[in-house]
Amino acid sequence: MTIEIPSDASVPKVVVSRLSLYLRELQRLESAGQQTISSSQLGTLLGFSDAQVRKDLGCFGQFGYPGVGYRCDELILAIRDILGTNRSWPVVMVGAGNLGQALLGYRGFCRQNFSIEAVFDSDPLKIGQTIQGICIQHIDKLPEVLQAKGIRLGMIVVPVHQAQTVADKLLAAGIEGIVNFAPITLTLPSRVQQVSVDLAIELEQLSFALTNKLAKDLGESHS
Amino acid sequence: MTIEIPSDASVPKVVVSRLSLYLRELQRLESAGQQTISSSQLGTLLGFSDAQVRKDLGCFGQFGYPGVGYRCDELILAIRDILGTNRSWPVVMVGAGNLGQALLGYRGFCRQNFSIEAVFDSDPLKIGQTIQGICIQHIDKLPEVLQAKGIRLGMIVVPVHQAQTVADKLLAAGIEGIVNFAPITLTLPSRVQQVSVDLAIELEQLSFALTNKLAKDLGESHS
DNA sequence: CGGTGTGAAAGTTTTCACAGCG
DNA sequence: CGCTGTGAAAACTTTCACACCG
Repeated sequence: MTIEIPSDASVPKVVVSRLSLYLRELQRLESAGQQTISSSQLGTLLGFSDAQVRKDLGCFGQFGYPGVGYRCDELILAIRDILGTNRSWPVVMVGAGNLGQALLGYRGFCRQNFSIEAVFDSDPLKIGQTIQGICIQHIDKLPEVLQAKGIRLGMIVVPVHQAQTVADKLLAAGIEGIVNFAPITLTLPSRVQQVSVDLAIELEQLSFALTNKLAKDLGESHS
Repeated sequence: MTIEIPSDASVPKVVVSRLSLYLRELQRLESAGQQTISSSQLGTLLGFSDAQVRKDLGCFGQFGYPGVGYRCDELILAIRDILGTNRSWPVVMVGAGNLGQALLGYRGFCRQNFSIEAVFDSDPLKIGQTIQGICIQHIDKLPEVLQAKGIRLGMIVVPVHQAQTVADKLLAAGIEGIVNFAPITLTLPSRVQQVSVDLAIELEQLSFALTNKLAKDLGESHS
């Protein structure tokens, strides 16, 4: 059960995103007491084919037992190793408005070893306030805090007109990955990873589907 | 400049998601005063090729002027028509915790004609409270409110262990599309569209990239 | 000239189907 | 037998390259 990460960029992004879904489901199954699972069971739960599950895992090594399936505990550890979440990741958040404060309070992503270790804002009224045990600092302190705490990941939770400016500051401070909640595509060098969350875009995907009646009522399934 | 929506399911999901990005960028450009744009300009801003932009739009008709490009105002209207956001979409939200309240306050998705028209919770202490001008109702009222207000879209913002139960109730009330903020893949009939937002999964995509050093510092670009 | 629209080619991802294993 | 791992085939998506247009 060795994990091989291909050194070339041969793993499609979409495989990595499914890996996250496999992990989430496996953790649920394991805490429900399930010990092993087959590729077809896991695929059915998530709306994928059995072959897809096996091919995806096959990118990184051999984890299964013929005739049995996969051991949940082993596979969880293996996927966490692949995703890099067996170590902990301190994260910085910029923007302490409504949404930022809610995300601070929402401890759901701690389950995967991410924790918000510093919060910044540019509003003088907010600086010095403590929320969820974390003191809001002025954004000019970004470089030294990132350095001191070894933080490589950041979240942008500021209004859209400030987002690119904040991104530039994170960049200058040496950030390596950004989750952007502002509705704008950031211009960043390709060495900095970017993922984006935009509720309007999610809703648009739904309104397109409903408007154009793509749904084909075929009974139980997933998207 | 007629819009043709293929009646078969011939438009890939990924095309629709890029359409949303085109729209977002076009709206930004237009409000900055830009009148026309070429496929290569738009592509460069978002990290796509010019051919991809043209092919994507080509799924729905002909919108450009050879030698000129696209007129921002026309293309915005056309894409909104395709996505279905020239009409307004009332949305229901289930779960009035931290995150739910923050989303209620965050008016960013109003820009695309979505508005939260009703909020439900199961906590007796919350029912009857008014937040952002909307009164929180008991979840048992779901069917009648959906019916009365013609609501087809819902957002699930409850803790993970309640999410599937809530999804079942939305389903029973006749919902057609769900944005799910809980970290679980919902089991739903395929006629109901589902999109999912999970911060831990977004962060995992970044930690994978950093762990496996996929970035290849090639100067300005996008993901 | 600068740009669109679009078939055809190239590249990528998914599915199939089956050998092999415990 | 039940299930994995994996080449080969099929399906799908992106890129290329060029006719055509104003």
